[in-house]
Amino acid sequence: MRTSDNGFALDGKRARMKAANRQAILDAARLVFARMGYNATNVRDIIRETQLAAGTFYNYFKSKEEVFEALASSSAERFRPHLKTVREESGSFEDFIRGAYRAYFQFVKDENADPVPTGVPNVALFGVRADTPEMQAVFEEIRTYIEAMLVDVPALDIDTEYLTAAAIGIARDLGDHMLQRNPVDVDGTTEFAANLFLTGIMGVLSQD
Amino acid sequence: MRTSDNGFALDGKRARMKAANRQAILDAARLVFARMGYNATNVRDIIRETQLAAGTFYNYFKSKEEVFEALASSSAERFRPHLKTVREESGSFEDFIRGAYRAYFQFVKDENADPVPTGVPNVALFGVRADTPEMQAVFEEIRTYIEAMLVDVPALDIDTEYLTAAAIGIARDLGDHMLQRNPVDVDGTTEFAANLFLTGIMGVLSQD
DNA sequence: AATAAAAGTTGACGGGGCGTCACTTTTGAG
DNA sequence: CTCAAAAGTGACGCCCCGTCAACTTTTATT
Repeated sequence: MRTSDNGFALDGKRARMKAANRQAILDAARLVFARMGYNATNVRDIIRETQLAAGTFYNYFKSKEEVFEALASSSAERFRPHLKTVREESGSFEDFIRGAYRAYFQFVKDENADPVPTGVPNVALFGVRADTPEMQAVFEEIRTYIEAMLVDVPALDIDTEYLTAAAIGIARDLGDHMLQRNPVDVDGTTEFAANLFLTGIMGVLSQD
Repeated sequence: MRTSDNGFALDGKRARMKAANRQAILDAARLVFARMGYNATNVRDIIRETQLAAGTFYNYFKSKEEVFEALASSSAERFRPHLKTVREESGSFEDFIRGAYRAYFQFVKDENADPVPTGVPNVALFGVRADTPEMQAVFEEIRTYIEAMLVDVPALDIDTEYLTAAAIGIARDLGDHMLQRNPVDVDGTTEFAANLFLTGIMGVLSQD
């Protein structure tokens, strides 16, 4: 039997079923959350959407909250590569900010477009905001990128935590409002956010 | 017995007790939400903190969600007068934005400083964001103020919904981060937010 | 002051979701 | 083929929910 370095099975039927069951629960949760709202959903509603028994749910997650966090973390994890690409392909700070906003708004649009199409979990906003370690990691990553790119600028003591928080605050609320419109305009929203932030940054750079 | 024009008692013991009980439940909820977190709290936890019986809770609220919304609405309602004052005392658009941010950050600081001191309910952030009609009213009010103040500016077709959303997004996330710091710096956060937004607005004014 | 209607409070109760666990089934190593 | 370990199952006991019939307090009337 093939095993990894630390001895765990990688490809037995056991392992395949485990992954499939976990994914089935995540898909079911995403569907049911979308259908009846996060608060109204209970664990039985989720498991009923799968072929599994009630008890089996607890072999994979402790509660519906933990499923939600898994979905949120998954969202964050899937967003990070986009952010990385943007950074690598950015020739300037302006490029980076514009690209990051575009990536975010496009991501939000994609995640909210479909009712479970690909088996890929989604989260964004059912009115609930998660604050998982993965989410914090995204925050720190953006902050690090911003700090690295501002090395060139002779900004004495710019508050990069606040700057990152503001960038994300703009993204969050504009993202919410973007989704309320028809059609959903990723380009327009990106331009708005990037112009506001990039111009605005001049105002905080010149602070004593 | 003294009655109002439409015949309802205004000052009997009945009416006084009703108001007091409602307030007792709100205070208890605020305390318990703060102590054990919104999600972990249940209706019995709240009512146990008062002198009332379980059934009485339901004479006042349908659920803990409704109590939370009442707290959130109350927050929004108590914030509006501050906003109104800021507007009336503002000589310019810049004054208004700066004043509004200061009012908001001061409000957030005050609301989060104390564990139920004055009997005045509080909400802000237990990680949960409410979106009540009162919250939307605040959004619309800010948008109206911004529109009114931008009449002077020859801005062709500025998107005031997005502009308001961005202003609020900045306030929300900076407010969260402000509270994490010690000491909580209302002035510094106000300067940061106002400078960012007021400078940034130039960037979106010049859009085609 | 007596009385009755109205308003409000109470806690016990039925219903249902929660998480567990003893039992069964499936898997895979020898 | 044999057997131990892993995973699945669903019935069970527990706790929370929202209701309601009985009870207490307030108010209005005479």
